[in-house]
Amino acid sequence: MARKALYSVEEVLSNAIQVFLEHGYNGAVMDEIIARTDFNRRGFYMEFGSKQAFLYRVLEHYIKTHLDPIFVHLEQNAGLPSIHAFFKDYIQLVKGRGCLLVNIVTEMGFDDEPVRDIGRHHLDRLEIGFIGCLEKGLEQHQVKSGLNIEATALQLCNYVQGFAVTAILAGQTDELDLATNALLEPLAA
Amino acid sequence: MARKALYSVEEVLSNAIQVFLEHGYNGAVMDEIIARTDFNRRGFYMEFGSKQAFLYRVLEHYIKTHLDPIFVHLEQNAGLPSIHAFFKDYIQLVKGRGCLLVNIVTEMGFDDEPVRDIGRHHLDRLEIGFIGCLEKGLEQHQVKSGLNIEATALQLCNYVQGFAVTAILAGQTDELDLATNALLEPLAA
DNA sequence: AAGCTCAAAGAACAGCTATTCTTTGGGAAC
DNA sequence: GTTCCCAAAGAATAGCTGTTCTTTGAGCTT
Repeated sequence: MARKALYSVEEVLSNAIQVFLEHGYNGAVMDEIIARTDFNRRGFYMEFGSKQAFLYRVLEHYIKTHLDPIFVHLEQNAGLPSIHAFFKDYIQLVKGRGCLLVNIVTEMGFDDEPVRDIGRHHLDRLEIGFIGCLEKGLEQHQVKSGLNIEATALQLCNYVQGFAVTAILAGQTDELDLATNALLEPLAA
Repeated sequence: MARKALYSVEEVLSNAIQVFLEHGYNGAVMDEIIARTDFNRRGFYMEFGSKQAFLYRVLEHYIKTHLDPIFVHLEQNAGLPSIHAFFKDYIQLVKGRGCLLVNIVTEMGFDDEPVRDIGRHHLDRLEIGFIGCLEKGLEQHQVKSGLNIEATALQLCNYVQGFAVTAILAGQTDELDLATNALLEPLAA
């Protein structure tokens, strides 16, 4: 039999995240993608078919490996501490880099419906997660009583998108960490 | 003497905004830019020099014609109503389209220092504007007394960036208008 | 009206980019 | 050890993209 493939799809996708983060979709050229993913052209097109199909796979992988583990905080629903933990990890993720999903949505969302759908789904999930945590926080008297949960969840969703943009501008400063504290403190009971 | 140029630089820049909003910088091709700006190639390169130099001009024009008139609300500093007016106009601007400045920052910010500088400047201006309005609002008892001004301004800045992203996903719905009300209401006295 | 200058239109070009094809050689199976 | 299959590497290709060049003719000046 023939030799086995040496590359790991997982690893290729992980390496590609960084390239798309740096240059966006249209700015990332195949030569760099091939080089930095430690892949080879033939294998690339056999595995993924096209640059665009590849992007969708990278996005899916980014969500699974980078965003999902952060969402877990919200989904395990421990009230306000979950929200704090979520933001702490999210900021760590986007600091000096931005968020791949947000970057791709702003670059291609107008033209690309699948990308818009993924973005919307992510936003819905975020909102639901926050609502759950705020309800729990209210139950357990962690958050100010009388808090408008729907409006607050919306507010937190906006912080997330806003951080994704600010993270690119703020570089490696801890501007965002300070902001989180300032933003979440008013919620506490 | 020779005939005079027929095109108006102002108009070319205005038309280009739409093209960059739809496809981003790298996704916008010269053929479409030339066609939709009602310009001609030779004139284009005489006037602007290159696609990249053109982008900076378009960005500058976008800020002057689209963002500045909205910032005026904050700078005339009439307290809370100024903030409301700001968001009303901003949402009108970005609805279904997004914000060119935010889109360009997320697409090219990592690679392009001038773009990052413009983005940072815009963010600073926004924060200063909000702080001014909140101070005035506090003076005039329009906003809740004891409000943490710095933190609230930060919060409002995040709403702005967040809206720019959400606007692409929300399309033409009035989701954002409803969100504004929910977000600003808690500030009122 | 005639001549001249430069804007408009778009053809041409050079370099780049996504994709495909060719060659090479590593290693599994016997 | 030999054979053979397929992965790796990268050369080749076709089409696209930013930029420049050529041609044409509109309108200002006299």
